[in-house]
Amino acid sequence: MCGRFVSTTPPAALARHLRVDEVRTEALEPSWNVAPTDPVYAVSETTEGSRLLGTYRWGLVPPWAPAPSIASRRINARAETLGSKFRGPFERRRCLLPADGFYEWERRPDGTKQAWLIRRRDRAPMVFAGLWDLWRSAQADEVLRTCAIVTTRANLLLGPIHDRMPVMLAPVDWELWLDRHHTDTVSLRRLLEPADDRQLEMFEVSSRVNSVRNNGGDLVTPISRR
DNA sequence: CCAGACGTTGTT
DNA sequence: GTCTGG
DNA sequence: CCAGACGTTGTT
DNA sequence: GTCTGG
Repeated sequence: MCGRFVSTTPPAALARHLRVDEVRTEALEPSWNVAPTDPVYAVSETTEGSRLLGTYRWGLVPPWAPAPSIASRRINARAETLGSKFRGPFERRRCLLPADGFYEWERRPDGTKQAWLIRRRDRAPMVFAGLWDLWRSAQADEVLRTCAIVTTRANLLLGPIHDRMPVMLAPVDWELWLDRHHTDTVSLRRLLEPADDRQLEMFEVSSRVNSVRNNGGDLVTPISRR
């Protein structure tokens, strides 16, 4: 799964990396501990085909939700069940979420848990497959643009610590994933495979990342096993 | 994902 | 145990 | 027809 | 809103 990640790359650099046409967001504070309900960068396409970088709130709140409190339970969307869950967003509102790394927690046999950071060996941003939607309050005085990260089974690197991981899309697949006119879920589903583990590295980090109140570059410092 | 709350009335 | 907030 | 869910992970 | 279960 993916319930916490790193976002420190500024929007201009993300726009370049993701070949965005227009930046429609202010810079967010760099964060080494992005948590559900936080604002995050995501790239989506307009119906006219322009690729935009914007700010979304993490945790997909569907239009029918009475309140946005549902967000914290919809931070991920399983690739395997996208046909029935998140169907609307899967067919028409897909996005890309850049991240400089993400955390997974390993459950050890003794009941303790260990936080790990996973990032690209080349330190470039990784690009998660995402879904988004719009929510309006009953009085329509509040509008939320929210998103979820698509997950799949773990690859060989993550397998020993966890059985799920976010879907990372290669540049060659970005266009199809973003294409709002492409609603053929069969071909979209083919993109939702575990990433090649050779491009990734993974190491243990401090349990300080456990609390969303902690932040800073020290959260991604490797620690050694005792 | 993890952390932290989880309850109401009335009185200060 | 389960839900909410971050 | 109406009621109730609508989500994932992990643990048992 | 829309789907599933009863």
